[in-house]
Amino acid sequence: MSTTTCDTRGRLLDAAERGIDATSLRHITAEANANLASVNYHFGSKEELIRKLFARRIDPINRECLDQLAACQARGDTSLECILRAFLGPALRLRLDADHGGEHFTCLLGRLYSEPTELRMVVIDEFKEVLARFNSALQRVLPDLAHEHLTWRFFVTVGSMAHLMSAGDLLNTLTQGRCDPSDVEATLQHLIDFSAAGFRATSRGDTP
Amino acid sequence: MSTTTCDTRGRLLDAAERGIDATSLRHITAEANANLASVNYHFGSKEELIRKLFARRIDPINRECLDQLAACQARGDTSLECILRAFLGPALRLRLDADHGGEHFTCLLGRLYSEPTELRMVVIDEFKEVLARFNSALQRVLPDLAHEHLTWRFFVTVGSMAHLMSAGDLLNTLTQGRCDPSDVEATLQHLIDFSAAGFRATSRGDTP
DNA sequence: GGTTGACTCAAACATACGTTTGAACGCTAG
DNA sequence: CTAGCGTTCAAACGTATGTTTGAGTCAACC
Repeated sequence: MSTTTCDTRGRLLDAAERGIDATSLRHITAEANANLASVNYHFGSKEELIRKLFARRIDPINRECLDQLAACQARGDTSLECILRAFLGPALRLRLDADHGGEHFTCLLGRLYSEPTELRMVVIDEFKEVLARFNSALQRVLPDLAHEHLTWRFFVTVGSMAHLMSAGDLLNTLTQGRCDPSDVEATLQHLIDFSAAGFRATSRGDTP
Repeated sequence: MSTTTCDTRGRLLDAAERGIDATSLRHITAEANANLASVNYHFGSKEELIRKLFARRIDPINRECLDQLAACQARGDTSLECILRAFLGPALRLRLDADHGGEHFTCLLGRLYSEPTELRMVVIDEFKEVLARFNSALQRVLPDLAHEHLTWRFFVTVGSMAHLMSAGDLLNTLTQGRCDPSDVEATLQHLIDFSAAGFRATSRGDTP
């Protein structure tokens, strides 16, 4: 491991993130103006490069989510909407972080998430704790909702968010621009409205 | 194109569908007890094999969706729930078609859906018409909901369904078995409850 | 019986991939 | 000056991929 700063390292991370369909080291290094061997020199392997990539991106998001959740509770706002905003907001904003290729990153995230590689579990593990925290926060706000039902609904909410993050561009093309997910606040509001109502629904399914 | 029947062709399709992480022709042909060259002989290319694979699976699903929608309208049931069931049911059942490796197929579907290959658009095109039909059916049932809002909410619903199809196993592992998506009817009811409430939500966002 | 056509097969082809190697560079400290 | 260290580089290695080739098999048909 190097203790000195090295901008090649950063360029590699940036290029890897931008790697839309080009996850190959040869494409990444070409775009980063770096040598093919530099990835293995700086990261040890391609997989470790991607791990570092995710840590760099997801850790701040997770922190932001938890901070916003704590802020809700600190200011005494225990509404469902506040929790949902804390959960959905940071991730959705990530997608719109165009300066840093946020859209490409969320696509990459979606790809790894649905690919049956070992990296899939890395992605999931990164989110696990946040999911658990929000699950109990939601439980506190919706004490009358059966535990099982709440988990189901949370999973559905995660799904719609994941879909929006990894395939949000589709919404734009399919609706010929009528619906534009690049307006984060509007998108967020749509998601919150929908999910909040979903969480509050009286379940017609099995009554535990 | 061959006019004679050939069971190798079918075996290849079956094996390709089961191909969890093994989408390579060598793995597929090995599992199908077929020769490596047989894919190119019967399908022309690997991509065409996958196209055929999807047609075989998705066409019946689409038909089933549209049939159920027509059945709703025929029997005069114009409830939101009926439409949602028609839309979500067939796809969810597909995942549970364990005899034919449904789960593997939905995983494959999710992978291609989030991968930036040409095949992605093939998958989407397969669904396009169904999406449009259900969009207008929903519009008819929810005449007071602004067009844009409806499209947003439909997209969110599609997202939660896609997530459940391609990553439903996660729900099982993350909840240590408390939530089991292999019970199609219960899953369907959860999704319908949630989405129906979401569609009926009074939007706090921009009022057009 | 010989020919045609659908089908199978082993082998090779051309790329692409992640990784490793060993020599070179540039700098700073002794 | 030189020795060491972090870094870059071109080249190769081994393996995997999709595709093509050409010989081979078998049954049906004239």
